[in-house]
Amino acid sequence: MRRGVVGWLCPSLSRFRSPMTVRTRFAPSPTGYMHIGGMRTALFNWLWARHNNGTFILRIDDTDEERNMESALGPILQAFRWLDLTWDEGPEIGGPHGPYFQSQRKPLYAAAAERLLAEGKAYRDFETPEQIKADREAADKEKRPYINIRRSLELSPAEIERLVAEGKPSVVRFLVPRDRTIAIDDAVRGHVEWNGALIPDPVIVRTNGVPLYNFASVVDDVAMEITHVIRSEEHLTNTAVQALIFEALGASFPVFAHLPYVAAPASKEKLSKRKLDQYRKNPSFKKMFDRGDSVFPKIGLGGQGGLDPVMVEYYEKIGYLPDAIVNALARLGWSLDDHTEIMSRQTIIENFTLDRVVKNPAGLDPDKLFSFQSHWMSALPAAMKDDGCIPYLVKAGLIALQADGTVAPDVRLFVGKVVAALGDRLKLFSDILDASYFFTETLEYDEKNFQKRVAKEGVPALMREFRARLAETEDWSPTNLEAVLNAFATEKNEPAATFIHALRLCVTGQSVGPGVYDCAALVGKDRSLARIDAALARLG
RNA sequence: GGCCCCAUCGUCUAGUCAGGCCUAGGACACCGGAUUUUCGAUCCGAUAACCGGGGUUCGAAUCCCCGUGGGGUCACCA
Repeated sequence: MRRGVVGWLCPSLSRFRSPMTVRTRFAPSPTGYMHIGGMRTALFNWLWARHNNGTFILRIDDTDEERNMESALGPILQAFRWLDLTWDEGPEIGGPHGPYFQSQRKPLYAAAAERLLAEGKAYRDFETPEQIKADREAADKEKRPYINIRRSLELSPAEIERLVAEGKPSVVRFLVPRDRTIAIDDAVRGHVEWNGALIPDPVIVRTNGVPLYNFASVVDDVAMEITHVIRSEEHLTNTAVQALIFEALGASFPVFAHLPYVAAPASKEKLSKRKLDQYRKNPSFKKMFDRGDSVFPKIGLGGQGGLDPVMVEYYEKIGYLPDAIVNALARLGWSLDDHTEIMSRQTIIENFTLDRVVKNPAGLDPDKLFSFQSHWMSALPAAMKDDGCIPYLVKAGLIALQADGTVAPDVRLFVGKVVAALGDRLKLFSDILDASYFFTETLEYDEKNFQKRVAKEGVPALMREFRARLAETEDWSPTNLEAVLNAFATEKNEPAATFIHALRLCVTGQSVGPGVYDCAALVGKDRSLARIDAALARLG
């Protein structure tokens, strides 16, 4: 079934296949955040649609509760916008198969349920929850698989009518054929089949008239002419029932493709928001949490800002690049070949096929994600780096916007110089905050290294002299500063490193960063001298 | 527990369908070295895997069977 073997073994088949365009969908429920694993599933749907010049649909699964949609759906749509995964039909833009909110499609589900009822493919079940529970327990006790006893099936039409008239609560159940097997040919898992005799009759419409996911989803997939149902593996078991519903509705199957779920780093367990506390202890995940702890408070998001690495929003807020996330997500459970890792969006679209989806779960690897980020950041044009960093500096109060909300040209120019000096050291946009010393006189000193490099025997005296030499220096360019420092070191018969390290600590407060001459040049002569004074003053 | 899925370096994976080109390739991480005023970047190098057992075959990571392990799912959630 893999590699589209069927297609070329039976070329005649393709003549009967309508030239229907590929239509995929992602159907999130409005939970208030976008799960990174869900995003991977959405991405694969999007990729498959784009690869085939097809249509990608966003459909909102809000059958369950109609809470404040605005705040619950907003972050999800934002995640799609941020990653630039455009949808062709769905919220905000509509489309020919709308509405795209399940809460607005209730008449469609009701009609479909009525039809199944009328055709005897579903039945009204008056069984009480207590009775069902008792049946289940009895089955458990006898160690036999539970399936519905279907007492309500004995009822005559007249009795059913009476019970409904009396207002007796009931649900609609799909009547699972127990005399056959159900089989699908999954695009990633191959042939999978189930024994109908083992499947309980699923509720398709609740007592309150609201349809259930399994049912609504199929009704919508049929109505929206979905050709490929690409979703996470945890739905594989559901597929038996859904396939049956497709049949009952007189529709042909879409192609099913069950992706392995995204697992927690270095594990085979599904990545879950409920296990966040556990993840904090995970060494590779810990780095991400730590980064959030350090960055979010600085940009006005208290603590973790309600964000964590399970959410797509976390990566946006901490300054990842959409291309890096897309690249990393695409490589999670899919590969192009035996060596290609770095892929542009276009490359991925061109090469993405379902038959190269891996079958076993893939653990999210924060290290690898970060390495993709490093690559894409280094490939980003300078002006775009500046654009990405500026919001962080603004939010952290390190630069101010003008009254019209724009950045003053000289500020922008300076930011550009800092970003250039940082070079490859800037991996995330938020990394600009590690270079706050270019923007404020309130330095944070790395005490340990300050003691080691500045407060060391003999160094303060040398630095006082060096400070005087610097004060006489007119040409404050990095090259000249280097020449001055080297000459002075030779004069004093000291290694240049003594002055290099001490100067860095004095001017930036830190022991790491861009070249020390670049730092001094960026800080400027007056401020550099003042900082040396301040540092020496700290020695008391 | 029933049903279903899965199983290659620490991690992501190539190779499995069409058995030999695999003394198993790549990437990330880790470790070592070079370079560098720091960090980073870069370059070089090293360590590291076919879950186990039976078959089939001249030959098995690849096919078959049986185990084992991991995971998913068993709602009037999605």
